[in-house]
Amino acid sequence: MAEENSLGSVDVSQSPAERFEEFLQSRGKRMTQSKRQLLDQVYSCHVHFDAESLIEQLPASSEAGHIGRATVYRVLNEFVDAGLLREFKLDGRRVYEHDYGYPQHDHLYCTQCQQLIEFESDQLLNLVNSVARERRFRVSGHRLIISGICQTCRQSKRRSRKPVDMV
Amino acid sequence: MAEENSLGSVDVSQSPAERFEEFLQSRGKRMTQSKRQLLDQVYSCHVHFDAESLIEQLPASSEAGHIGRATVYRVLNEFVDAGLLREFKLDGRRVYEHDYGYPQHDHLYCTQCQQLIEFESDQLLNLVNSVARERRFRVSGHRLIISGICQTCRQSKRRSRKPVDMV
DNA sequence: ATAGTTGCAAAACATTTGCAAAGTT
DNA sequence: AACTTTGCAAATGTTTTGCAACTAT
Repeated sequence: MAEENSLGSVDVSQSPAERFEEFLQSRGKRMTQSKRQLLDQVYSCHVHFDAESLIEQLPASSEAGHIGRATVYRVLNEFVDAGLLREFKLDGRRVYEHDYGYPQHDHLYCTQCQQLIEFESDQLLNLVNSVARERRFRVSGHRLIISGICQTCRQSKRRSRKPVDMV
Repeated sequence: MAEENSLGSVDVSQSPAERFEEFLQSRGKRMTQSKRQLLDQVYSCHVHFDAESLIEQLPASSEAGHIGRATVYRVLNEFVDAGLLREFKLDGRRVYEHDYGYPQHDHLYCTQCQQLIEFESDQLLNLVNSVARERRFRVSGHRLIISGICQTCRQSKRRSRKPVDMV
């Protein structure tokens, strides 16, 4: 659950890196090589990922400038706090996706190929707000995951064809 | 994710215990003291709970007929397979609720008092189906959690009054 | 210099598993 | 008797933490 972040005016023209710098400054935290490298990696492509897959993508542990597992977890949390990433649980682990600059959306989850498919629905937002209003509940966020089998997997029924990996 | 269970005709007039017996038989599994005891405990009251809180409610480990932690986990999975309980993740752990005989519903989750508030919405079901239809996705289930602050917590703002426990 | 940051290994959690003993049918 | 179930302890997988060394400001 992303916590509220009060960085003052929300300048949508900022790049994720700029926004992150601003976040760090506002908290007296520091920009480092590790954070820069992880930021690049994370923004290199718009996909869902977990800590482990991010670690795999990094230069091998033997190389110079190696980033430790704990650091990856620590920095990911920082990204979430900064509003750069959105995090949610899927099966056992935490999955991350771009938040900053991306429209709020929900997911279809294929239980066969583990793929997450995004969708946006204003109707859902209205529904969430109206349910909350009825209960006098102050909404900070919501998460809808529709699980089932995606079109690709349905078509390739028992042809054991393995669809695109979630990464 | 509850798996499909093919017990043939769904006789809604069965009690959870009867349904469970039928499930066990259909799978060549056995009814035992532990399972009976856990079934009673679980149906003693309609609340959300996790494995740990269920374990706490059981007779102390020193007493006779003590049920081990592993057994609780094993039997809870069996209840889910039998369609008695529905399971979902919340924060770090698995939370269970009655499924059999209870209408499908979703939740509001108060991040302050950890309370789960149930709500039903046909509109949501329609939305889920229509999104899935568009993507040619076969839905097996969905999970919507709206998080925020419940009415009680909002009212008792900083009076540090601790609302009802989730147990 | 003064904090925040890092990697490592160990700890913390929630859940599962191997196994021999005990219970059910 | 045949096979499932149990409790225990150990293993698992993911994420966190303690700490001394390191680094950005």
